[in-house]
Amino acid sequence: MPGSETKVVPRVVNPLVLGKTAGFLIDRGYCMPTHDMSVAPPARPAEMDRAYEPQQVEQPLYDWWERAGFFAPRDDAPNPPFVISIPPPNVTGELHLGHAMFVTLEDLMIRWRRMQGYRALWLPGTDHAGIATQSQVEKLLRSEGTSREQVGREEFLRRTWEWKAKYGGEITCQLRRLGASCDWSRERFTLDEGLSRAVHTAFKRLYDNGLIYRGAYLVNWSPSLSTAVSDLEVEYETRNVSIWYVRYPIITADWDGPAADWGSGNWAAGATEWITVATTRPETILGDTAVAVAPDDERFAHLVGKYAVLPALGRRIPIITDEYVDKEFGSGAVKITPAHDKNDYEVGKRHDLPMINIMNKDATINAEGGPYAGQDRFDCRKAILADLETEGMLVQTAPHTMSVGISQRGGEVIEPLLSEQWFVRVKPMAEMALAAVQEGRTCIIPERFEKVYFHWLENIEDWCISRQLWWGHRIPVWHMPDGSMVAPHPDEPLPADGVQDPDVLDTWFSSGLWPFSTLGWPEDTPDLRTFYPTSVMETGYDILFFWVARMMMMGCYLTGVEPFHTIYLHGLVRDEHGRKMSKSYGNVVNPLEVMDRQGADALRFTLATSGTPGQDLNLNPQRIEAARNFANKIWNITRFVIGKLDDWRENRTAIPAAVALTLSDRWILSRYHRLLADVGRLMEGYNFGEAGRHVHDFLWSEFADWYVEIAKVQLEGDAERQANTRAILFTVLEGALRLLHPFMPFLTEAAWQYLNPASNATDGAHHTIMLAAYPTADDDHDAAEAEAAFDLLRELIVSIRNVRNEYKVEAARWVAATVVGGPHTAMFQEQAALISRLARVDDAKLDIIATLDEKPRHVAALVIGEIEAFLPLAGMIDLDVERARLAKELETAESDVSRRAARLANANFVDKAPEHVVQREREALESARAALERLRERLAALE
RNA sequence: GGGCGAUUAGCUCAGUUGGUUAGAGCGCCACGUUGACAUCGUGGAGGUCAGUGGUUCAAGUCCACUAUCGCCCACCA
Repeated sequence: MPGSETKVVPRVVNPLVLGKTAGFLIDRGYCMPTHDMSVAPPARPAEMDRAYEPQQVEQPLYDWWERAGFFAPRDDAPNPPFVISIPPPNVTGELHLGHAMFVTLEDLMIRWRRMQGYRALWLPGTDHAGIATQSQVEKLLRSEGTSREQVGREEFLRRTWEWKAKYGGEITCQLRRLGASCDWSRERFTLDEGLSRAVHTAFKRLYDNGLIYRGAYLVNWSPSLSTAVSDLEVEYETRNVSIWYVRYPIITADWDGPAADWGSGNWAAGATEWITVATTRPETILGDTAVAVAPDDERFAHLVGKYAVLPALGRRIPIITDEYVDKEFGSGAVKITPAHDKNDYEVGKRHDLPMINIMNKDATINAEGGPYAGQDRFDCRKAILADLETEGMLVQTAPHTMSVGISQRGGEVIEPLLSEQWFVRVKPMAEMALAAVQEGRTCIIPERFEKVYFHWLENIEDWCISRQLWWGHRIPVWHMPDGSMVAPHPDEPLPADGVQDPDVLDTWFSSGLWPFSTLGWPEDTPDLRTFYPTSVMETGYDILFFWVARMMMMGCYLTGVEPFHTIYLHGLVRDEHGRKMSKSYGNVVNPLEVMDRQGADALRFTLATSGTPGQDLNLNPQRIEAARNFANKIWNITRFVIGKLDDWRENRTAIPAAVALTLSDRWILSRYHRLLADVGRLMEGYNFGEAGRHVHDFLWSEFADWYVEIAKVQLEGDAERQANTRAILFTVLEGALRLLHPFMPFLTEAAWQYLNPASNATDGAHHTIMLAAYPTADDDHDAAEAEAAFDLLRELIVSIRNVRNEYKVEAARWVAATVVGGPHTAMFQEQAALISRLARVDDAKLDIIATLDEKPRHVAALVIGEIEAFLPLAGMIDLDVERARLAKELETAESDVSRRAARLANANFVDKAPEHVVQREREALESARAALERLRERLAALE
């Protein structure tokens, strides 16, 4: 690949998916080198809609972002690169929640780092997915009445590429719908030219270094797919099966083998000694080449060295001893089938036993099976059991539980089969991958997965990389007429008289190179120099071994550096009750439908905030609903703020020093900056969910519920007060939108565009929230006293509302109130307008005084620490109700006082607890005592 | 056979290094169209943080054991 430019593979426009996602397809075929700020954002109605309509907003915004090149890393970014390689979805894939999960988290990180000024690159692509894709095309051929064998390899590959061209773009369109800010100009496919070259180069290097070998070994065979698969592609399932005890006759001085035909019932007539073996797979008897017993098992000692006769075939097989045999299990004697069982294979090698393969590629019995040749493995099992019965050799049938290997792809029982395959000797690579994590060059989040990773790599076995498929990277080895093998370098000419190996590589072989092959490796490209090693590998923990560990091994070995510094593993998405989503169960949630209904942001926010790192997530539809409502809430906050800004945006005023601000102003600014600090800390610690929840709670419970309501009052004040309020409304909302942008990209951009109309731009550029700076906290706004005072004010207001509610005062009615503020009197007097408006107290009838000698009677009273308030709810006070209410409060106050007093009476607490904790406890006790005293007075006054 | 995770309100989940009275959403009860929002507002009810023991002035949080559920790894015929 040429050095200075990035090769762009033109995107294929798929006519079948035009419709819903049509607007997301941008077939430009060239790379945007920089962001183009002259591209205008989509047109929008002058007035904001009454409700947030994601369907109207998302597609045009994405289109704009992509067209303007905002997804590409900018060369002039002030901070270093931040790179994520996408976990490439299968080209055959259809968007599911697993995709939605990784897109949410990775896009969140990328957008966040991009806003922080990092040179953020999220490199997308797709995987050719050998088996999955080949199966799709085979299905297609079947429907045409033909097969891959009939059309031949070349035609089959042509058809598969055709299929890929037609459907391969679908999944990337669907990723776009989620808002994925991938740099599509760098999109890759595992079978494209550059990556194929990387695969070839990697193979060649491993081959030359002796890490790839070929040989006949026992492999996991998937009969329906007719290919070998790796150990990882076998899933074990506990099943209740039968275990059969079968006795083999022994050759003795009196008996020299069967005289009658197999099946006659007299086959073993005359035999005097027997040895009984136990098996769960009777058909493998046909491949037995020995019977093994434990070396110290006296029961069988007299048989060792003798020969048993194999049922049906009459083969004489030796009785041997081997440490592998467990005396306690089964009959104590084990039939040894070296070509069809992993343990038996080892025993066979130790004793130099013949290895007889009794099966064809489709798991039917071959000629070695004698009378059973041609039968399917399970038919043969039934047949041979019946015959054993006939011959009186089936001693016992017992129920048994065992774990059965199932083909992850094919779904049928895996058959251990002896066959010629290619392997990678992984130990040397595994050691490098282990060291990278052990030495902290790469860390895994959550940390507990490090143990899993270590355990797997420490016990790793060689990796079977050859597949008997056609769709994939063909093994770059040529078999020569003289029987030798040649593995040419990609630049070398192909051996003229050689024949290329027919097998292809395991899909995970090419995936293992993904973080660097996508950047141009093995060439020394600018992209590789700039963006490798990558930053974070984010993916589900279910592919830790399949993919992550292999990238670590390949990356460390081939590039000499660990391919990423952080591995972030997310959990699996389950249904609302923790069940795995499955089509047969009918509990599958389709992300496309969710987005159609509630918008991409609602889905993203739910996925990001519903759980905790590395933990499985139970997706509750009500949470998506809540997230949708949150989006609408933000939309309407924005609508309100814009409506109140008037011409402030054209003539912006700064937020003045704290002395010129109201208590509420100082409170919200202090809370806002505390939020910025918290979110910053949480994001840096990969606690994205907690960060999102913080923003949510702040925006809804503090900004909307309180400051926005207060702003309505402050905007009735003088010009200066109004300007300050507008400045704060704008600043806090605009900042919170930026804070939330990585979580809810569409909504925040849409709202932000209204807040910052392009017509305002002085530089003629169209700005995007995507490239606005991520907000950071400023200590100057820290106002702990303002927060404390505001809390008191808020508590007073809530208490008044509470009393009003209890006495069923109509919401619209203005009431009278007397507030006895004690040391806080001045503060309450200053906030009288807020108390009046927010608690609906008639300002003409709101008395705020420091002390009150004569306590009123027949009023509702409320007590907050040393503060009291009285509501003379004329004619509504029921003394019994009031007495009960106060008595209940008194009870809690009493327990509060006694608990705190006891704590402070404990010398150990006062001595050992930190000073601020003790101090806080003292203040709380004082306040509780004051409240208790007031409550007693009030109760007394009711007598 | 090893290893890991979970157990907190009716449901689904948070709870950063131990530190006031354990939080949210949904659901529930009562009230409410006051000009941003009924996809909403106001107030409220609801939890011995699975159990037992320990460490500590202080435990949902740390330690040990137990129970239940789930997952991963492992060659038992």
